[in-house]
Amino acid sequence: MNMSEFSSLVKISSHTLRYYEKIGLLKNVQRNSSRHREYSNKDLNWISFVKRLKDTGMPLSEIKSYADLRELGPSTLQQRQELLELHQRQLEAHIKLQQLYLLQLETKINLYKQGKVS
Amino acid sequence: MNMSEFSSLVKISSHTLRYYEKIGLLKNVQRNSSRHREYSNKDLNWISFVKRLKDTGMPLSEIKSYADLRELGPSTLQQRQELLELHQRQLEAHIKLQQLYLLQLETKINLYKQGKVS
DNA sequence: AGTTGACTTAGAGTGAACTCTAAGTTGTAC
DNA sequence: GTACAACTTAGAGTTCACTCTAAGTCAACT
Repeated sequence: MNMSEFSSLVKISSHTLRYYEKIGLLKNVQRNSSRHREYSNKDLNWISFVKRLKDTGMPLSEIKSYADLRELGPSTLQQRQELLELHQRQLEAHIKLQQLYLLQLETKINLYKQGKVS
Repeated sequence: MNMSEFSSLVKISSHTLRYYEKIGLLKNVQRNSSRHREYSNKDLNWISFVKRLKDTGMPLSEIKSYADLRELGPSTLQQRQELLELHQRQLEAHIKLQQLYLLQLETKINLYKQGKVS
């Protein structure tokens, strides 16, 4: 599929997609006869995964590390797994903290509801 | 308490504390005889609250809005409550989404554990 | 043949939130 | 009285993740 189709499918602007390619998050995108990008389903799956990593707070530099390991092939499987497991633990911690903050926010809002704030 | 004591207590650098004051997040900080800042317990409570809002993803510009409403006194109580309730709903949505992403990450990690990724 | 519109590139610009620098002041220790 | 550390200011610089611009290419339509 072409740029605009892919862009609206993954909900990432064409500018950003080119940027991701430039920094090495997205590799070996095929080109058609007029040098335009031709995205595959593999690109779709990969960029969806990248997007979820990003949306769970992983910096692009770390996603890049994962992408680089992935390109090196099966010898990096363990490193990739460890990277994801570390991220998993960080995400669990993040969620727990956010849940605590939510409770504290609810407490604060209750003070407002009881007219105990000025 | 002075800058360095307050800074280490709230775990925000002195640079950032001055920056927060400059953009209006922290108002009316007292000064001692040599024009140095003298932070109070009220400042401590306020900045802790600000920090939690920030750590739950509220942009500084919105925290500033809350701070401005707060300075206007009791007439803004309802607006402040609404602002916090909106933030509460956003935080709930954020947590739910992160929990979904965590499940998807766990699924991915399981593929690694089962040797189903290359 | 000419216009349109989607693409291409390199590189410049943006906004958020800091983070640091330079130059100066003040209170305490030797 | 002078060295020192901790503060002060205005303003410059940094990082991250985009976001946009300018100039050009290419295929399809009128």
